Amino acid sequence: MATDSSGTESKPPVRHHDNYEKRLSLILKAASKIIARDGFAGASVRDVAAKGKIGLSGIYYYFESKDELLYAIQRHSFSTLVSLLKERLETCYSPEDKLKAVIDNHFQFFVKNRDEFRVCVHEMESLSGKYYKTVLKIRQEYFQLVRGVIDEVLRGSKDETDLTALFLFGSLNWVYMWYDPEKNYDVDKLSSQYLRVLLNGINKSQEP
Amino acid sequence: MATDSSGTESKPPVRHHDNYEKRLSLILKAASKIIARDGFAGASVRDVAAKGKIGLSGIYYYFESKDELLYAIQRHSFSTLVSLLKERLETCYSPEDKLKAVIDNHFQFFVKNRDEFRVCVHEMESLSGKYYKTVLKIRQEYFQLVRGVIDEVLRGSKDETDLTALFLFGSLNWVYMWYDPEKNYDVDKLSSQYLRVLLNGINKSQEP
DNA sequence: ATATTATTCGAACGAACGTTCGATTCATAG
DNA sequence: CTATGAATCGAACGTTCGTTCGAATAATAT
Repeated sequence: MATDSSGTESKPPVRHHDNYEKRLSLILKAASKIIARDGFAGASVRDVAAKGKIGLSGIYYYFESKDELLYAIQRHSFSTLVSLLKERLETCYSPEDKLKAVIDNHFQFFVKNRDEFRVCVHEMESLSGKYYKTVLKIRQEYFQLVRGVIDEVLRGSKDETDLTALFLFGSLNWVYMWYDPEKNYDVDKLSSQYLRVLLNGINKSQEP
Repeated sequence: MATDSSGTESKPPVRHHDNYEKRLSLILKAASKIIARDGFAGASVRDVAAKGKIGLSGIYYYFESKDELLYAIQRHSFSTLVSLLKERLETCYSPEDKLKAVIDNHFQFFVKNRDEFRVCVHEMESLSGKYYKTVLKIRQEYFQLVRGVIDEVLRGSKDETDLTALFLFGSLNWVYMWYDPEKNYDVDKLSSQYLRVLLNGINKSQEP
């Protein structure tokens, strides 16, 4: 009953030219830059087009709306983030190693994809309807993944898992507000420090 | 040489009617609600006017531009936050008490002024020029205040002060993304948990 | 009651927005 | 080379935006 992929109906097959995918990701990169700078509502499709070296109407050959542009950025970024984390977690054994993997992964994705990261964190609620739901699912998968790791680390006091997870996410996502690649530490040192602060707290040397 | 306040020139004194200030803060409240919901760029002055029970052009009797509207919200909120914290800190003696005051103060301001808090955190970079600089100064005063407290708590390892401060701010500011007054803990419990996570870390029970 | 001026409003402005469409250019298949 | 359709473009559409302005209203002082 469902429309078959190679069926009697509807779908005219599309043979793209060779540079199609490169153009597409070029537009996505441009859109990330503009939206990261001006916010989604403040960003104009015209600016994205200019930055992407394409005409205004050319954008609409690749995307059907401004919303789909944001959707594509968030969907792709979050999917990548989840995939990378899953990969890393497979080679970890102790809960602490897993937590380090989570922090490392998050930080490294941020450093390598600053604009996309910002668009994902800062424009979480700029989508609606179908687009929003789809991205939300991936985000929740990521959250549950991290939640599971924290659960393992905490063992005993599981009632603190949620708060700790939100605590961690907050501090991790806030990074785009202050991180300066020129001045700041290298990523490894940064994520190590983060892990230690989270694991040991800030007053290791406490009076009895 | 400077234009005197009660001088020979320029300023026609303005005698406001009785409800002037009430209207003004009513508009500010409405603007906070709309901007918190739609973002600054996405919010329209028309929506603010409707929510504030005033005509569109009426807004411009109280504020000279949309930017000044955002400026007024942020300036007032941050100033309040700083004042409240200064008051609280005066009655604290131990560094840990001060840190608790910081967290308490931040949380309670958030709960009592959700829209304003969100506008302050989420629209930090939506201002520019003079407006931006003025708000930045207050923000920095707040940051230095908190930094000082963390410095006292950390004593020994002062090189971690900055990172810890940013860590704390991140987790504190992220709260507006998940806090639900219907479901969530009361504020005191929440801030106590936050303080403990930050002070003791999450693996109090650590194997030697 | 009258004069004054603070306050509100309706209507309009030009600019910028997202999107559409027909024509045009370009790459590829035959 | 020619034909086909993918890719690009310029121009325009209708809407919504922030802001302005002169007229109308409401509150206060004398």
